[in-house]
Amino acid sequence: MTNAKRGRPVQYDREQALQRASDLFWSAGFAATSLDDLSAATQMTRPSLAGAFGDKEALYLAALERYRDAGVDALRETLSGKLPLRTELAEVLRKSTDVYMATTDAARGCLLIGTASVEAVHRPAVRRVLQESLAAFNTILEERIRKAIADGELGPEADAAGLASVASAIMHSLAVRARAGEPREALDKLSGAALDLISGKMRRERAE
Amino acid sequence: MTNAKRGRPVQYDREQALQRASDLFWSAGFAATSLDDLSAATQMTRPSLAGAFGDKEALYLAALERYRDAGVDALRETLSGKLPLRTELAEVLRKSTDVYMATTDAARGCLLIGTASVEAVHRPAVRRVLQESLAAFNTILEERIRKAIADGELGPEADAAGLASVASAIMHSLAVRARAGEPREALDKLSGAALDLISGKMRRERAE
DNA sequence: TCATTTTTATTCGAACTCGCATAAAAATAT
DNA sequence: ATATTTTTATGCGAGTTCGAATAAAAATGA
Repeated sequence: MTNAKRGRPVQYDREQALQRASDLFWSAGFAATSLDDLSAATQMTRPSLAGAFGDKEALYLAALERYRDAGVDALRETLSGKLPLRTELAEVLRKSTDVYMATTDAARGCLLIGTASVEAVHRPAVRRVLQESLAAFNTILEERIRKAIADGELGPEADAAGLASVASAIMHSLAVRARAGEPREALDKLSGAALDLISGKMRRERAE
Repeated sequence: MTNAKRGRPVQYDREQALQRASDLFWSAGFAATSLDDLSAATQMTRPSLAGAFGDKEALYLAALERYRDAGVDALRETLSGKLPLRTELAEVLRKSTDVYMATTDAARGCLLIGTASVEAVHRPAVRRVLQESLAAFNTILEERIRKAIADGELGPEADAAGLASVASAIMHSLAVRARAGEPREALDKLSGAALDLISGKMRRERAE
């Protein structure tokens, strides 16, 4: 048994191709992105794309999952628990907004919320990934809030699940508004108001 | 000068056609809805569609504006100011969720947030309608909250613009989550948590 | 060297999309 | 009645889209 693979070796970098495909999907959405567009951007021929990822929907799903995993990692890192809850939440919203408005031209918001939502109705696989992704983000927020309650940052009567769902909602709204073209100041204003509201529940914290 | 129009009279009902076109756009989105689909649903031939509405994007924009106008009317009516703020806000969220989950099969969420967001990046006209629509809803919420401050339902230090943007955010999130397939209970839980949070700012109200 | 395996390159074909052009239909004006 | 006007109906044609089929290229194994 030899270690080396038989046959012609692949010329593409799967991760890089996924990154470039994601960029196209992110700005134009699934339906408006053609396989020719994807082929050109990834510099892979269509048969290579099919061999590597399957059909267009499978490639899209792979892009969504990769994006979600990166987001989950980033969120976990920011909500490490080393800093006060309000500080860490403010950082989450700030970093999210940075991502949503990262492009020089029209802002793209969130890949999941901005492009998977449309497809979710008629594509159960997309709907599943979208729902699971929203749940994953929400769970991380909820765990952090639970820790804040345990640490006494929030009163024991605080509703961790409820607060987490509101915090998630702010992120969803940031994603939508960014894609709608709202200016950075408007998004920051929303973040600030939400933090004030949530930290109104907090004990004597003077953070941020 | 006679009153009657020359030529063959139109056989279609413009409003009804717009309603049916909206239904298609609402579930499949702009890009995945073909002119043939629209022609079949409206029972208008493609030349008639073009004559009545212009090209596909113009028809889509007309559908968006009609949807927005209906939403603005409904929101204004619910936020009439006759009932306590919390009660009226609860009604807004409940009615919105009803609309977002109205279908028997997969929920469609909000036509604007669920389908216009994707197109907004590459279609400035869609982006403009989306942004103006979000602003219109937000303004109505803000005016109602301002009235609550004037009435003493909220303290004079309350941030009307901030609270309105948070309330808007809840609606955005309801729209996204509905389309992601979340169950009604989850949406109601978010609404309840948001109302609790906002009404934490309220003076001695025991509404809803 | 030659066969085998796997990827890459090119091409095809069937279906669809959309705007436009042309013909038919239905009303009013003279 | 006949002409004029406007809408509706049908169909054409150029361009896309996407999957699959086939041929060429690049590696290993014998």
